[in-house]
Amino acid sequence: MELTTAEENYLKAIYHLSDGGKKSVSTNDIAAEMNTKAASVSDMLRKLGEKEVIEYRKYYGLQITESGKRHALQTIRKHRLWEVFLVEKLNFAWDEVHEVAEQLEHIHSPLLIQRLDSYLNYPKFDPHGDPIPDEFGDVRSRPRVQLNEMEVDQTGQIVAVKDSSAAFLRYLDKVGAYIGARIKILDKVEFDGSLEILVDQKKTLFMSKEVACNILVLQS
Amino acid sequence: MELTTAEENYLKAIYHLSDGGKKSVSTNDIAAEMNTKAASVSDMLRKLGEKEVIEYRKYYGLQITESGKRHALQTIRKHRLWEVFLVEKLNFAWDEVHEVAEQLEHIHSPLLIQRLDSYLNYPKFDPHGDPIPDEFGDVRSRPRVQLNEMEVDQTGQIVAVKDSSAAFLRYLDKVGAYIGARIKILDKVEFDGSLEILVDQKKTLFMSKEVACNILVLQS
DNA sequence: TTTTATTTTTAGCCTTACCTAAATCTTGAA
DNA sequence: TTCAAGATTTAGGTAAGGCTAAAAATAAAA
Repeated sequence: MELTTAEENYLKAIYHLSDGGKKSVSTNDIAAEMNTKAASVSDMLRKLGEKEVIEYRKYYGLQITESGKRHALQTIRKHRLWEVFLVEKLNFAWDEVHEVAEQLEHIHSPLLIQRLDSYLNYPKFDPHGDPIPDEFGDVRSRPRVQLNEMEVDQTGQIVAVKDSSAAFLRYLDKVGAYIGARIKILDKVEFDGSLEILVDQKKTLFMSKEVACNILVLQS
Repeated sequence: MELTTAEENYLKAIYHLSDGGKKSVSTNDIAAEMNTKAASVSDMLRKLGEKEVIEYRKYYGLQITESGKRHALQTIRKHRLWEVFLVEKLNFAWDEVHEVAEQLEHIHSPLLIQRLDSYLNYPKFDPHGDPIPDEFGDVRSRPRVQLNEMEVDQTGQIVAVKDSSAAFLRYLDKVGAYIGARIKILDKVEFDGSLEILVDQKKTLFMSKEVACNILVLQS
C-alpha cells in the first residue's frame, strides 16, 4: 500500500509526537507540528485510518498500528541516511541538511536506499546522533543523558541534540560542541545550573542551563 | 519564479521534443510523451504561458522562451548528474537509473547540486553518453555518428544510445556494448546493413541495422 | 470552395490537500 | 449536574493536475 508525500509527513509527525506510539497525541499537537490547521488534520486522520496505518476513533484519539510504525520508521530511516550522505560525502554542515533531507526522504526506491546504506557503510547514527532504523525498522538506541543532568568530573561524548533549529546548531558549531566531541564537566553553578566544560581535552567552554538541556551525552 | 514538479516535467518534454527549441511541437506529441490527454496539455500550456517559460498562442503552437530553456536545462542537468551518481557511486546498472533520477531531478536545492557536481568531479557526460549542461546551461556536445553509418575498418567509442528503454539497455549490457566500449567495424553486409564489430579488441559481435541505428559513436 | 477529418480547446467533473466558518462533542468549573 | 470553554469534526470552498465529452478552429480532400 502506497502513501503520498503528505501522508508520510503526517505519519512521521505522529510517530515522533507519540514517542513511537507510547504517548497519546492530539489533533492540535499535530496541526502545530505540521504548520496546518486542526480541520486539515481531522481530514488526514480519517484517510490514514482508512489506510490502516493508524487506528482512529473520532473525538477519542488515535493509535499508530504496526503497519504505521513500519512506514514511519522507513521514512525516518531514509531521512537519516540522506543526512549522513549530505554531511559525510557532500560536506554539508549539520545545520544545512534538514531541509534537503526532508525532500530526499520521499524518493521511492528500495534499491536506492539499500545501496545508499551500503555506500555509507551501514551507519547506526545520523549527524545529530539520532539512531538510524535498519531495513526491518529495528533501532539500537544508546542510553543518553541531558548535559545539564551531569555532575562535576563526569565525562562523556556528545551524541545528539534536542533542538535542531539552525540557530542552535550554528551556535554549537561556533563553540566547538560538535557531535562526537568528548567532554568533561569542570564546574557546575548551583544558582543557575550553568556549566563549565572541557571539550576534547583542550577547549574550556561556559554554557547556560538552557543550552545544556538541549544536548544529549553518552556517559563514559 | 518557481515551477511545480508537473510543470518541470512538461517543460523538459517540450525541450526534448522541440530539440532545444528548434523544431515545433504539437499538443498531441506532448500528450503522448507525458502519457496524458490533449485536454490536460492545453491546460498546462496556458499555465506555462502565464509563467512565461513558453510563448503560447492557442491553435498556433508554442515556442520555448530563454527563461524556459534555462529551467529545462537545469532540470536536465540535475537528472544527468544524479544518473552519474547512481552508476558511479551506488553501482546501479545503466538500465536501472532512469526512474530514480526522474524523481531526484525535482529536489530543490542549489547547494546540493553544486556539491554533487563537485563530488562527482564535474562530469561532462552521463552514463548514456548524453552531455551534462553546466550551471549556466552551456553544453559541450561531441560530434557523434550512428553506428550503422560507419564503414569497415573505422574505429570509435560508444558514447550514447538513442533508445533508452530498459529492454534495449539490458540487451546492450548482455552483449557487452556498454558506454565507453571501444569498437571497430569488421564487416558490413550490404544486403541488410547488419554489422560485425570488434568490441574492446577482444569480443566479436554480430548486430542488426535496427540495433546499430540506436547506438551513437564518437569516431577516432 | 465547400465539406469532412483532425487537432486543439473549452466546459464540467474528480481527487488531494489545504483553508475558514459553523456545528458538535468533551470536559472542567460552578 | 448543568453549562460554557476548548477541542474536534463537518460543511463547503480553493488550486493543482488529471479526466471525458463536446465545441471550435485548422487542415485536407473532394
